Amino acid sequence: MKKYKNLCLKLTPQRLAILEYLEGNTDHPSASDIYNAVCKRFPTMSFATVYNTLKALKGKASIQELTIDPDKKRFDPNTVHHHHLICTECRKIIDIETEFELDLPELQKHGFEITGNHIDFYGVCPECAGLALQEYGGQLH
Amino acid sequence: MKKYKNLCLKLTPQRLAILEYLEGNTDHPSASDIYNAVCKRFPTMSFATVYNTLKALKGKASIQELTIDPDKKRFDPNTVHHHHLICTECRKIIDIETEFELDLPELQKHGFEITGNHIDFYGVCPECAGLALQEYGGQLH
DNA sequence: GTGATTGCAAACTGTTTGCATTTTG
DNA sequence: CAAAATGCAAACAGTTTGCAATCAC
Repeated sequence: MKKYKNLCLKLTPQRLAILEYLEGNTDHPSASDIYNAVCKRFPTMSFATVYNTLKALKGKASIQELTIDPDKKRFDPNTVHHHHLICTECRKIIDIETEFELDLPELQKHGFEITGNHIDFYGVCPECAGLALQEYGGQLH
Repeated sequence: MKKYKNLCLKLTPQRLAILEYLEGNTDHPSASDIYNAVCKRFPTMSFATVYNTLKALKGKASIQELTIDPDKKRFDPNTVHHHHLICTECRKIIDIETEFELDLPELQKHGFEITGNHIDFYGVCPECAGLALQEYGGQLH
């Protein structure tokens, strides 16, 4: 499989497994999500390798490190500009590819050279809203 | 000072010191920033007390926990809805109180009940841009 | 006086690093 | 075959917790 040749990274089996796990993945996995998934095929896999690979991929701008979860870093293989919709109950993260007009008034730029922006939308996902209803329903009896 | 009575928290001297440090603070300090600042007056201060107080204040919705710094939580005593401008070099964070029209198309809501949003603007602050220039200038000699 | 807070130490999570061994290109 | 990756363990930063002594109300 020559698919990942253009990354200019040494392609070890472990890295391939990580790359395949990330390919098209919209779960925004954490390092341990990745570790757990790839461990199934490589029981000797170590966190050092996961973090090492993630750092290498970040260096090639082929993944993004997300600062969205208060407890741990999450990683996103979707590198086109997009925003996120986050469930405040279960921390599920969904990609939003809609573009928004976000021009900061000159006065508000505080002399910064603006290079980008990112919107987090917050809400409660249908599953969590459903669960809340069920629990509430249960208490009514 | 009765200023903090309405918080309905037991007001120990340590808590008062933390509250005074946070009052009007726009630095978005981390727990250790707070610890270091309050330690000057209370050398016996412990992280347990800092975190305990922060948790209590968060419970009273009188501070916000920011998920903006990849390395640690930061805290914001500004509880009115606002956005942030972040220097990607030095991680300085500046409040942006401009309001933006951010209506997510129904199709993009994925069944979520949307409760809020937050924009992070990224850029390079004047100080960091200046430093980069200096360094570059230096190399030209 | 009672229930909450303090402060210390120990535990815990996520992440990073050093290093001998192995592997890729 | 050289330069880089692996995997283990140890180290590390930020955060949380258990608990006896203390303090606010």
